[in-house]
Amino acid sequence: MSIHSFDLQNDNEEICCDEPSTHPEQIARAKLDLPTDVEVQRLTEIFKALADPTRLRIIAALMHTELCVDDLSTLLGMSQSAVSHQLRLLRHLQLVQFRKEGKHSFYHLNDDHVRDFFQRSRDHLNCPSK
Amino acid sequence: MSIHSFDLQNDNEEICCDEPSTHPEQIARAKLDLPTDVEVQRLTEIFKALADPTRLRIIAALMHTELCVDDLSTLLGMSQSAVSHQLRLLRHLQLVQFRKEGKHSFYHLNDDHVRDFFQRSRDHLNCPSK
DNA sequence: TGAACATATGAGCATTCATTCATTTGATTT
DNA sequence: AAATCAAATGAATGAATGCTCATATGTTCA
Repeated sequence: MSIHSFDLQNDNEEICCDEPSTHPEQIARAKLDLPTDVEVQRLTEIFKALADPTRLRIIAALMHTELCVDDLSTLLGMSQSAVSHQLRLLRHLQLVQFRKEGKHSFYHLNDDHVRDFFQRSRDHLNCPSK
Repeated sequence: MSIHSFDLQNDNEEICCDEPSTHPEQIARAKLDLPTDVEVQRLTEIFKALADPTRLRIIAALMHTELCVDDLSTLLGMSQSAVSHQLRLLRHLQLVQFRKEGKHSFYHLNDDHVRDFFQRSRDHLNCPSK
């Protein structure tokens, strides 16, 4: 938790003499940019949301249009209940919103950040050199 | 599964007459850009890898330096076994690699794609307007 | 008001998953 | 060879999770 020396001169993986069972310089280097607990929680929360096929496909489906629950249910071939449960989760994470119109709830992405983030991720993982 | 008309003229959310219980035009629009099953699997696989705090922190720790298992264990305050199990998972997903040097296994990120993807994600979720 | 429809939600269940514990493997050192 | 150290791994366990089923809520329409 507390700070060690910022001695980073030993830049390569070579060990000079007898290491004390770990590698403090490298640990110190790694520690410099470690995300805080809060950041870790936010990141994993978002990644967790996209780590499930149903939720990921919901986000993907909402990229270019809004859809009601039944539309999503039809499109994804999942039960209304399953979709609704996942939508609630995405709502609470503020990844989607909805507006009511009569009997229908029309869901759409929360904002362009969500859209951008998903599109970037998709592009990145689809890029040919990977 | 088969194709409906690509009639996208009705661009807003307004409904013209009697909808047949769902909204086929919007479903058709959404369907155009839906990821394939293979893509869904690849995406969720990667997101799942980053959806766990331990694994996410491992990736973060390896952003700027390589580390051995014991270093990671110390740095993250997790048992050697827990870290080792997660490293195996990350290895199989080709997010990290390792080289042996004596008794130590030094782990590092698999390639710059991993580094870039994580950095971008982190930047995006940290951007002030979000 | 009553029926049908769209959605939301609680409980239950089966599966997945992250950790621990015990043990094994492999390398170095004496 | 024996002891020690670093890492890997299998089994077990408890927690989290995603779905189904049944039901509730709320809206429209006859």
